[in-house]
Amino acid sequence: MEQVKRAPLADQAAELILERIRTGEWELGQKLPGETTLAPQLGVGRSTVREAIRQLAGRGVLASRQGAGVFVTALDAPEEWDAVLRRADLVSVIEARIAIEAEAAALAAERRTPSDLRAIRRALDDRAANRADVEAHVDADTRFHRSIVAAAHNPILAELFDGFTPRMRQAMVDMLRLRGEFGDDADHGAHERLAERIAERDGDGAARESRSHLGAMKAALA
Amino acid sequence: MEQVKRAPLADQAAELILERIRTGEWELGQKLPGETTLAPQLGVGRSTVREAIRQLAGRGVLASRQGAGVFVTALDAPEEWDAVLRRADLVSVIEARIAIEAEAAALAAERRTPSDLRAIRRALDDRAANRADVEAHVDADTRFHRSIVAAAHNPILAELFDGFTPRMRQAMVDMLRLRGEFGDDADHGAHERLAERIAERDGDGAARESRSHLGAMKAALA
DNA sequence: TACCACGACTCCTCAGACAAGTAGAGAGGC
DNA sequence: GCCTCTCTACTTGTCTGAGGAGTCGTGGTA
Repeated sequence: MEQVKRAPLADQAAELILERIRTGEWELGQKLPGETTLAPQLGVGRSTVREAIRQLAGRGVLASRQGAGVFVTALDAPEEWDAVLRRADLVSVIEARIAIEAEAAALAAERRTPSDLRAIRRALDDRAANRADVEAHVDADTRFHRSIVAAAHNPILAELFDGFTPRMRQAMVDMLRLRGEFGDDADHGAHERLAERIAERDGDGAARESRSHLGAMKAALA
Repeated sequence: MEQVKRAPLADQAAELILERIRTGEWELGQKLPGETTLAPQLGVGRSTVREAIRQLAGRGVLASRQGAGVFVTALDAPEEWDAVLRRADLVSVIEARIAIEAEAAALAAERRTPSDLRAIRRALDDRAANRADVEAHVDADTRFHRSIVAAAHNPILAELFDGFTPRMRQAMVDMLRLRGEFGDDADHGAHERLAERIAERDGDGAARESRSHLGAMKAALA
């Protein structure tokens, strides 16, 4: 699955600069070489270097002062969780989501309160009612899955799920638009069974349902 | 005395764009107008708009795809992940770790390379050799589990595991000091079995071993 | 010594041109 | 009718050249 390294030059340049900061070539507070000397060094144009610098400035690593130069303001921002998600390919994200959600389903089966169960069933009905519009359906689907994660009463799992949501949303919309087959009875049946297992307090069954449903999605998106 | 023009145009443009995102003019996942139409709107040149976009891209708010457009990827900086971890109670962290690690074990069984397997076995031996000192044992144990997650070849899962590590370490040290029973043969046998399942490419078995081992730890810590 | 004008250097901004990639419309084949 | 393929319009990516604006060290002057 050899991904071709098709990253914009500006991104590559930013990475190179960051690398040289990490190795200590330019220390904290120090001035970088001027754009006009840095550009040929990296083998790119001046504007490309500028965009790379802007990018790092947005992350708080660099700061530029007109007339003075560009300075290092931080050795490296702690790898932002958000950036990791964006860079990772979709399959990795789905695998992580499967891990989180299957565990959450099992915990939800143990811990769900009557109020949780009502919320899950309400979300399920809402999901069934939104079959027409693709985006509305994806959002309703997300709310259903979210209600299950919420029933697990584990803030870490909930936070992780919310972190995945934005990255997943667009991918799901694209996929459903492409296939045209969404909201069918088989799909909805799987969700009904998942809700059933949780209602029955069948943790293993809930995890199994969740895993198989998301596994199918992984296959469709890969 | 005029402290007005102090900020570069690109910074001002970035601020304006962020403003319009916050007000909901461009929703999450949506495409921004093209650079060529955005530039006159903001009253700046195209290069300046590009630098503003780069800046926001560095902060994770925007992402641009050549040929397609610029898209909103986040409404603003998300909540600090570390803070969530610190605030959450230990049981929640372990549950999340179980989710991550069981999935990683199953994937590792599928994807492990011979080199991965060597690393896992080396970590296992190292773990066996460090039974005397509590802290050394915990660290060696962590390295073993980390080698399995690495063999799953999923950057998201790896990043999550690393995120849990610091929070787990102290808790495990405390627990082992209290109980005094660590590094015994039964415990080590469980780890050997886990490595075996991965070597045999038995994904379900590996997930089961991982889950039961970590489940025991959860019971001990709770 | 204290002050200041100057110049070299730096980043900032713009404009134009072309390359590279994407996505949708439309033609063609089944 | 449906599928596929091609072609076109549009978008971002990159480079170059030009001039504007701010900073800082230097050297001359009082």
